[in-house]
Amino acid sequence: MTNFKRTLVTSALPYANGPVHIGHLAGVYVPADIYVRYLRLKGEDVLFIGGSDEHGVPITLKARNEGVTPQDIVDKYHTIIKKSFKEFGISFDIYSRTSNKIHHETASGFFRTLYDKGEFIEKETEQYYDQEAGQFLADRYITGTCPHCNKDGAYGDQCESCGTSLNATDLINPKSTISGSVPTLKATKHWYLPLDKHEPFLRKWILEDHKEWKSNVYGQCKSWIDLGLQPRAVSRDLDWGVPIPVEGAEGKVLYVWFDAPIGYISATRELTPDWEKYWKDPETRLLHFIGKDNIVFHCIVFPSMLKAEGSYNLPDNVPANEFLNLEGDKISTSRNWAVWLHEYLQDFKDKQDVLRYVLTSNAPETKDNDFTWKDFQARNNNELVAIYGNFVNRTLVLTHKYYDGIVPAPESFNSFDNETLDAIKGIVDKCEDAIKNFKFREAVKEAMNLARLGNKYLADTEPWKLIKTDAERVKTIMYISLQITANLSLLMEPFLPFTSKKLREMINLTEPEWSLCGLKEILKPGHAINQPELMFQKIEDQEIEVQLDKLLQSKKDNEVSSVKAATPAKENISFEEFTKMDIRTGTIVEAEKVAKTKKLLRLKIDTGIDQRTVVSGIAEFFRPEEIIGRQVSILVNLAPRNLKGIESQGMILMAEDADGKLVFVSPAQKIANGSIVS
RNA sequence: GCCGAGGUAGCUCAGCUGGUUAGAGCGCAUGAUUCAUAAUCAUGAGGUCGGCGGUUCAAGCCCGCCUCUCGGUACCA
Repeated sequence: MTNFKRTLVTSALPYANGPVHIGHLAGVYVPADIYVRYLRLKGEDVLFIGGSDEHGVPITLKARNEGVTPQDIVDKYHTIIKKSFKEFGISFDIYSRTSNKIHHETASGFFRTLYDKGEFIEKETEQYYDQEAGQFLADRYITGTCPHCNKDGAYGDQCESCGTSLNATDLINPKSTISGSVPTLKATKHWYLPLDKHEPFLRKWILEDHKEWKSNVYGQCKSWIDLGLQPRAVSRDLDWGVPIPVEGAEGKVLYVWFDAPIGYISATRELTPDWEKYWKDPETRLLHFIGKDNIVFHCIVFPSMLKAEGSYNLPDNVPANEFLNLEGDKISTSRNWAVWLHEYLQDFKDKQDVLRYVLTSNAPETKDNDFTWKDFQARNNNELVAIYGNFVNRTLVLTHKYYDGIVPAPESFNSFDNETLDAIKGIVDKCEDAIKNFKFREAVKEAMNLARLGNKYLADTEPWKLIKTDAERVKTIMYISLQITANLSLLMEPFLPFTSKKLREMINLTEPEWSLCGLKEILKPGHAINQPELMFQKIEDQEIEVQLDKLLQSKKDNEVSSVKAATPAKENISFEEFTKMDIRTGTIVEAEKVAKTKKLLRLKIDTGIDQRTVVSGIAEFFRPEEIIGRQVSILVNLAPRNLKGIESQGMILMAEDADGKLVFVSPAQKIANGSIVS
């Protein structure tokens, strides 16, 4: 590995359409912060970059829904996010935002450089255009009837009721949500980044030169590369974002995935005139801390952009974490299933380190993990309070009791003393090693072992007994306990910065100096310490109940809203229109899974008229053998369609609830096949 | 279906290029102890290492098949 002189750490830019929750923290910000704090303690040259990602369609939609401007939305959430990060102790050197002028300049310039170098390809496509509003419509701004499930209110990119992804041009009766008018197709030009062109490079750079990357990261990159990379549009028709700096590109902005990572660069420029040293000097190590949803962008797309530009460093590592679940369910912003940082900070005043500790010791480093409040409570009470807090407290209390808060001079060390003192350095080394390898869970556990060492030392030497019989010996014991305490204040600093600060004040140390960490003497004999106070408080059941109730309420709210979410009735149709549909009763006589699909069953239906084949997307809900013999309703005069090489002649009628669960619409009693449903 | 990641003690996880009785923390049980926020310390119980088969003197680790979870991708009339 290259010997780097400095490090640039970026953390994924949170999307400014909502606050930050524990999933973000555990996956990205806490590990990044630990790493950065560690490097700073070592006196290394490091920058820690963060900021809000403020462009993109979801923000414009949210603004529209709330009747405010996109800028209002991002201002609101940027403020909340920035404040909560600061209060939580995520030690960014800068927390910027992509709606800044400097970012627009940077992103725009970056595009222009690639454009001038001929790194893009241009394509003209037909897209929906709203004549009244005079603008092209993003997929999300078009609604219409879903061509799959025939429900109204499907969006141009996805039908919410059947979950299918769509092309806007597939919608039946498309309608602009901006003006309500019927959009027309119009040619529009866009630029694409030809990822396929960079494939040979990526293959070598990742698959051969970066085998040390985490297995989840490496594996996913390989998967993408092997699937074949496609050119990706870098521009889109929208008025919220960074305008494309090319003539004839009015009304077009950079696609948000293109401008967001450039936000790291913009923020660095904003921070220091020396920014190029951090981005372009090969002796700088670039690290991206992200969640697994971002692997492709940071390992494939952004490096391709940087490579195409030519003068930038590529990331040396991308330590991506998996996801954190909450009480067994996926965290979801829309379902309000989350622990929001700004709410945590209110509910648990001055308990930043507790959450930092829990999220670190239970971080989803190798697979998705679960956060539970019960575990949160247990880790606080049984580990922070009982092991760490308790050791420090008993040491300091005894020191005051026996020596009025003055560090005693040791007499002579016996072999157990020496063993204990030697063990400190061993623990520190292990902890450092784990941090360097992004194994923060292991690192914090190692740090706790130092407190365990202290507790054991006290239990084995029993100074409270010896003070009556061998007072001289107690000096040595307390001296050693105090050195362990001082070491803890340093070793814990990257993980529990607030607590370390508190502890340093108690033992009267000023700034943390990592060079002291692991030493056998940090506090000199004669050094005066201050009055101790408790570093951690127990968390009672009641506080946990409050949080669980909060989540329970979210669940209830969701149930209510999903009942409300019944799709409104469609427009009236005439009886004649209805009678065009020929719906019959029929019986399933054969059923089998269509090979190589997840959802499809090939059914043979006795319709009374004939026996025909129907392909139906119900395999996730029904096993073939359990539906044979079942009576169903079937639309028999639907135009046949070829699915996976099988001609499907008709459609089985199913009822579908808000969660996507399917149920047969069958006659209530057995009736002859071919009976007309009307 | 295909690709990727994972399935190891009640819970959360370690286990290097295969090598003696599979480890840690928390929880649990018992004992010791009282300086300390009934905290601590010691000891112990608890595992057919997802399942089946194979390679090997030897497999949690290698190979094949199967199964479950998560993510990506194809598919849903």
